[in-house]
Amino acid sequence: MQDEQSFLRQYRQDDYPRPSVTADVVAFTLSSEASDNYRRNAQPKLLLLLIKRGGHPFKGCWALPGGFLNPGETIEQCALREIEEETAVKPVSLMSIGLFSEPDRDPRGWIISNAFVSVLGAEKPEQRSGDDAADAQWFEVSFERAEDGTEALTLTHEDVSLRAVLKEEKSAFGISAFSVLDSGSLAFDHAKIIAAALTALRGCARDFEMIFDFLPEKFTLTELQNVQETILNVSMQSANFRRKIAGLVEETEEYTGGAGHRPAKLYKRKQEA
Amino acid sequence: MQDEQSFLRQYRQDDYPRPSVTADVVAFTLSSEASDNYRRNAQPKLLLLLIKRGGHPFKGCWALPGGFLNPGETIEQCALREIEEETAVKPVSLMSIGLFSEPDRDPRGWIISNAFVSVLGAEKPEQRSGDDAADAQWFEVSFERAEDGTEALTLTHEDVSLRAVLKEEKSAFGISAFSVLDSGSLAFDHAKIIAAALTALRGCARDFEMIFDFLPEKFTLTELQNVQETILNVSMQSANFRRKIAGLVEETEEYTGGAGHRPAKLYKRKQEA
DNA sequence: CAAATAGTGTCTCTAAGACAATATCAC
DNA sequence: GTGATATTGTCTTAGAGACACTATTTG
Repeated sequence: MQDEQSFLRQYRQDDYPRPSVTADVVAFTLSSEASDNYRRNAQPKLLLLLIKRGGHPFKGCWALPGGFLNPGETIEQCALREIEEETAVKPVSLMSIGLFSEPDRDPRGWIISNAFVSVLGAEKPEQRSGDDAADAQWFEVSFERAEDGTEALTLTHEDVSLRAVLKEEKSAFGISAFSVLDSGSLAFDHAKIIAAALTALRGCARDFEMIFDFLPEKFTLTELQNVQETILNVSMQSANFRRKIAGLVEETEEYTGGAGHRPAKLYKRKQEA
Repeated sequence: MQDEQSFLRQYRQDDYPRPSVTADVVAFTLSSEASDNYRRNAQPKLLLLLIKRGGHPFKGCWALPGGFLNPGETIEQCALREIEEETAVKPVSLMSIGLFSEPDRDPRGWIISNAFVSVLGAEKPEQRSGDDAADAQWFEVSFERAEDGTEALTLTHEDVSLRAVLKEEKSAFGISAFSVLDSGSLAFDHAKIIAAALTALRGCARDFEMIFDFLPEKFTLTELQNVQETILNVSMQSANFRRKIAGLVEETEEYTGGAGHRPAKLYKRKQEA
C-alpha cells in the first residue's frame, strides 16, 4: 500500500498527452468622436480590439489578442497580462465566456483557448503592437440578425472591413453557441468567439451590471443611456431609462456645460448598501 | 521568408510548457421518494453525484466525477464521456461554469479543470463506480447563506455529511466566485466548484430555462413548480406559478390518478414557435 | 429666438404577488 | 364525509413603455 507522499513523488505528468492552453481576449471600448455640429452630442460606437498577425499561422489576418498560459498563473491573470501588453491599460472587468476546444481549431496542433470579454474604460487605451502583432487597431462593431436567421458580424476600421456570417445554435440552459458559415478572413475560430462575446456582453448590459465600466467616474444620465443603447443596439425613452437607473446612481453637485444646450447634472455610480 | 506550410512543419509544441486539462462534472438530479401518507405528494430533493476517490491524491475523500481531456475530443465531449461512465445516463444538458486554473489546485502538478453543470432527468441514473472510484453516491444538497454572510454547503448521504463553508466574492459583470473557508473534506477545490455550479443552476432555473430537464416528457404543473422551488429554495403561490409558466407548456389529454386526491392534468413542454 | 439636449409628469398595460374560492379524487 | 391536491378568479401594486410637456443653455 502506497501513501500519498510516495504516490506524488512517482507521478509523471508527461505520461499523458496535454494540450497547449491560451487565453484570448475580446476587448471592448466605446468611441466618443466629437460631432460636427456644436449643438449635437457625440454618439458613441462600440469598438473591438484586433491585432494583425505578424507570424504564421494566419499571417496578415486580423485576430484577437491572446497568448499562452504560463506556469504559475491563472487563466485570468494570463488574460489580464495579454490585454495589458496590447493596450497598456488594465481592464476594469473580465468575464470568461468559455473554453473553445475543437481539436482542429488551430493548425499548429492541439491548442485550446479560454476566451474572455474585457471592458476598457474611458482612459483612451493606446494600441501597442506586441511581439507577434504587425498592427493593432480598434474596429467598429456591428452584429445583427439577417432575415434568413443568420447573424452578420461586421468589423470596420478605416478602409478595412471584415464581414463574418454565423448561425446561432441554441442549446440547453439558454446557452447559445455560434457556428461559422463565413469567417470573414478572421484568424482561427475568432469569429465564433467574438459572436459569443457580444452575446455575453449584451446579456450583462441588459441588467446594468457593467455599463458603468465604459464611463469615467462621473457621467451624465444621457451618456449612460447611450452606452446601453450602443451595446444592446436598441433605443428607448429617456424618461423610462431614468426611472430604471435611478436606484443605481447618485447625484453630484457638478454639471456639464459649454455645449449649445441645457447643461446636464453629473452622476456617480451608487455604491452597494 | 518562410511560408505557412514550412512554418507548421517546423512548429514544435513540446517547446512550451503545457498543463494537463480535465473536465469535472457537477451532476444534479431530483429525488422522488414516496411519502408515508397515501394522500400526500412526494417532495423532491436536489441531489448531487459524488464519487469516493479510490486512488491518490485525496484517497478516500469525496470528489466530483471527472477526468482528463483526450486528444481529438472537445471539453464538452470529455465531460459527457465522464458522466456517462459514472452514471450510464446521457445527461439532457450541460453548461460550462468556467475554467478553474489556480496553479496549486492539484497536488499532482499543473492540472486545470473546466467545470460543467449537468442535469440528469427522470430516468433514474444508477451510480457505477469507475476506474478511479471506490464508491459513487447521490448526496442531498443544501446551500444557504448564514447570518455572518458566509455560505454553508452541506452534502448528505445516509450517515455521511460533508459541510463546507465559503465566502462569495462579487466581481465584475455580476459574476461571483467563491473562496473556500473550510473544504468540508471535499477533494481538491471541489467545494468552490460546487458552489459556483449551484449559483449557475439557480440563475437558469429562475427563467425556466432548464427546469423541464429534471422531469419526464409529461408532468403535472405541481411537479414542475416543485422542481423550481427545490432548486431555488423558495416557495410561491401555485396560482402565480401557473400564470407564469402557461406560455411555455401545453396540455395533454392525460391525467394522474390513484393518489387520494384530485387528479392532475399532465402537460408537455411547448416547442419553440 | 432657434436648435438642441435635460429633465418631469402622467397614462396605459402587463405581470407579479397575495388571497379566496371551488373542484375532484381515494379512502 | 374527510383530507388532501388541482384549478380558477380577483384584488392590489410595481414596473415598463409611450407620449407630452417644461427647462436651460449657446450662438
